[in-house]
Amino acid sequence: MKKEQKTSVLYKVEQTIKEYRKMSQKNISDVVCDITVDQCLLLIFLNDNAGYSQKEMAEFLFKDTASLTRIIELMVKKDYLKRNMNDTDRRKFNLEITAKGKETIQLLQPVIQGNRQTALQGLSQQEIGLLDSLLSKITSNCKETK
Amino acid sequence: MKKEQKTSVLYKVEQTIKEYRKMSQKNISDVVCDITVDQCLLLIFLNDNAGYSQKEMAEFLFKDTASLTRIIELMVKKDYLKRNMNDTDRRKFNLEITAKGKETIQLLQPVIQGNRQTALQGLSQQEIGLLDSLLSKITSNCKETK
DNA sequence: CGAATATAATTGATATATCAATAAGAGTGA
DNA sequence: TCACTCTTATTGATATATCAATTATATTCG
Repeated sequence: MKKEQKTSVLYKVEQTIKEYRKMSQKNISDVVCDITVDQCLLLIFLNDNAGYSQKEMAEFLFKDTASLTRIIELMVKKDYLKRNMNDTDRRKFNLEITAKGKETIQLLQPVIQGNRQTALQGLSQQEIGLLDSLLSKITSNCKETK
Repeated sequence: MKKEQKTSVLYKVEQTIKEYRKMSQKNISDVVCDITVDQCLLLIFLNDNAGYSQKEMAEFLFKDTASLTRIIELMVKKDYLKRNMNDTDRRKFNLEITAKGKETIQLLQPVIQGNRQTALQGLSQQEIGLLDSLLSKITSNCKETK
C-alpha cells in the first residue's frame, strides 16, 4: 500500500472509531442482547437530558433526523421508549423511557464507562485534551468548506 | 448535556470522521456525480495496489468482506470495475479498472488530495504525528479486549 | 486418492447514513 | 382570519455496516 495512504491520519480516525464501536457493541451485547451502540447512546442521552426535540437530539448525537426517527421507531417497538404527544407543539413528541428502558440503563451505564476507560487506557489527561483539540480543528476545517 | 458525555473524546472522533466524510462526499459529487466516498477510495486503492484478494482489501480499507462485495458489485454495474477470473484460485477474482474507472481516477485524485489538505489545514507535521500515535493507541486498546 | 477441514466470496437479514421529497403543524404578516 | 413561509418529523430510495449462514473452491492429512 502506498505510504501516503497508509499514513493518512484520516484513515486512522476512521479505523479508530470502527474498532471502538466494535468493542463497544461486543461488550454491550454481552449484557443486553437486543440493543445496538446507537440505541444505547440514545437511551443514555435521554436519561441525562430531557426535553430536546428530535432535531436537537440528532445534532447532539451527530445523526441525521431521518436516522434518529428510525432508531426511535425500533426502540419503541422493543419497548425501550414510548412516544407521548407534545401539547405545545404537535409536530414534536415527548420521548419517555419505559421501565424496561430504565433497567437497561442501569445495566449498560457501567459498560459504557468501561468501554471509554478501556479505549483511553494509557492516555494522560493532557494527551486526551490534545487529541480533542486536534480533532476539533479538523472538524472545523471540514465544516468551513461546506 | 452532561459534561462527561459532551467532552468524551470518543464522541469527537465520531464527529470528526462524519464531518470529513460529508465534506469529501460533497467535493467528490461536484466532480463525479454517481460515485461515493467508499467507492472512490476503493478505486484509488486498486489503482495503487494490484493483486490483493477482496479479503485483504477489506482489511486495508477497514471494511467487512460483505460490504466490499456489495461495493464492488455496484461499481461493476456502473462500469468502473470489471471482474476477471483468477486462474490459480477460482474462489478469487482479479479486479480490473475500466477505462471509465481510469478517467474517473484522474478526475478524483486531486479532489481527494484537496480534501485531506483541507481537513488537516493548520496542523503541523508534528501534530499530525501525535494525533496518529494517540489514535493508534486507542485502536490497539480496543483490539486487545476483543 | 478421498474425506475432513479451512478459506474466499457471496447472500440474507437487520441497522444505520444520507439525500430528497412529503406531510403536518406553527408562525407571520396583510 | 387566511395565505404564505418555515420548521419538525416522517418516508422513500439507495449505500454501507455487521453478523450469520451458505456456496464454491483449496488444502491437508490419513
